[in-house]
Amino acid sequence: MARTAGAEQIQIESGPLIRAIQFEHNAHGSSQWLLNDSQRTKLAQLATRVTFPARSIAYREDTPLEWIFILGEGVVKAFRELPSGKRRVTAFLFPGDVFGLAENGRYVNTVQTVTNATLYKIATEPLTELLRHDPDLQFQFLCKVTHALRQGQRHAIVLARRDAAGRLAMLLSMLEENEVAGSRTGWIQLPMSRTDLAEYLGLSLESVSRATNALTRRGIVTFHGGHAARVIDRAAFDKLVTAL
Amino acid sequence: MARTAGAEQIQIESGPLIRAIQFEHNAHGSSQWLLNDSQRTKLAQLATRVTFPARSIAYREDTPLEWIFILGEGVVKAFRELPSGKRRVTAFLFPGDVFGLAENGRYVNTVQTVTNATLYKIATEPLTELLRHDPDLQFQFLCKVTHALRQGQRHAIVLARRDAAGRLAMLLSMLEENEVAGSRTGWIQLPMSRTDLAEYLGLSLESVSRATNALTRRGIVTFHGGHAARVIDRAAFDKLVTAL
DNA sequence: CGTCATTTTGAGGTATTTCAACGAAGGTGG
DNA sequence: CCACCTTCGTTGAAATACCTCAAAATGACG
Repeated sequence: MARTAGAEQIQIESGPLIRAIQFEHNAHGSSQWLLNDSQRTKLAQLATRVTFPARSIAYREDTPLEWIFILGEGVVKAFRELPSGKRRVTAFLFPGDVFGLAENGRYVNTVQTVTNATLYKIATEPLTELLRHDPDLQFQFLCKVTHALRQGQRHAIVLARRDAAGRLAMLLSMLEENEVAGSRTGWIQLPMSRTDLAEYLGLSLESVSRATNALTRRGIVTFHGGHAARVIDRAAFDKLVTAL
Repeated sequence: MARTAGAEQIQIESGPLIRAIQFEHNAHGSSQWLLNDSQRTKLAQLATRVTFPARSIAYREDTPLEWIFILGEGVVKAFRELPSGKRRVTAFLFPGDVFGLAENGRYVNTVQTVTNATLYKIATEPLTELLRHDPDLQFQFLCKVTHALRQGQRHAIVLARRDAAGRLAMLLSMLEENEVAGSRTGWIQLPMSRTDLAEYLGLSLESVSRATNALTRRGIVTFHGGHAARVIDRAAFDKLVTAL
């Protein structure tokens, strides 16, 4: 993939953005995209913009902390390898998400791109240094991580459900919320594979298949090409999502 | 309960502490108790120390953000009320844990004390103000929330397990790690009720009962009085915990 | 157009849930 | 001090939903 001048021009962004929600109440709508120009510039100066093809590993769990990442474009997944060899996807990450915040100098999850992705990587040292000198910027990170914590809790609620169709519906609902930022096509993009879904939902691959089937059969959702879904019966969908 | 001078003297602490783990590698052992004296003092100046009897509600989900809390002593649980009326415990919180970080000005969980508890409450405004002026202190919060995020991910892994005994064993293992700070009695304290355990593990109350039974019958763990447990067969226990 | 990977479908096994009833524990009032 | 009541925890049996194993079908890609 040769990098053409034209391709560069398409790049409207001038640096990393972070997406989250503030602690305190913001005026209606409350732009969920954090970072002002100054902060973006400072981050951009530290960051290296890298592009990965789908299925690339950004880093592996238990390896030494090196970079902290901000996702620019594309979708990635964070997962853990279990002793049995099975995988548990702990989160799907979207543009504006931060990852690579390690613990005791080691990454906790493995992160792999789901689609082609561009991400900003920043060496740990300079970033923590910057955060210590720019409290407002750091506060954006604090909001971001807190938001990620909420997402994790929602994930836990999904996993505690007993019915596969309900779990899938909740995931679709969460993905749909992400969509809102973009064009309102009514379609929910599903860039990840069925296996990825299964590992996120804590189901077997077959159960995911049967769940999509059930949703289709009941006329609630349609799937197209395996990587897009659309809610047909909104009432039934919402009922299923909140039926827990 | 009259407050005697003697009782006050028992209070060794001079203010709130936070417990977490740093991003980067620390020298061995790395005291997981954050905050230096200066930071504690500043927090203490903003904080109000309050004591609650067991089963008190600190705040309810969806109510307006008011205080942010740091747990001093005791155990509390955070949970969400589901449409069906069921509850999902999202976390058990221990001394040094922070809670009340809301989203868009509203609390996300309900928090209720499990035991008698003393906690430090800090008005949101002054705290965020302090954080914006003390980046190092804020960094401790950032580490703390990140650590909470990891806990949440472990919780998700627990929930994705299929066997009740294994889930319970993982929870016991996590509680045991918390214990280490205190006296090495070999006992794992279980201040929460069976119902609390069930709501955390995503199991029915009956299944928790059967799971404790299974662990006892298999000679892996013994339970005493319902609020304490001890690992008898460490090898089998570890095997069960990591058998996923 | 053939090959490999992914997804779907089928049938039986297993673990948890649910419903119901019993037992234990703690607190209250007579 | 004891009876009563309410909450919590335990035990049993049937039903449900997912998992596993196996094989066919679909789709992607060179």
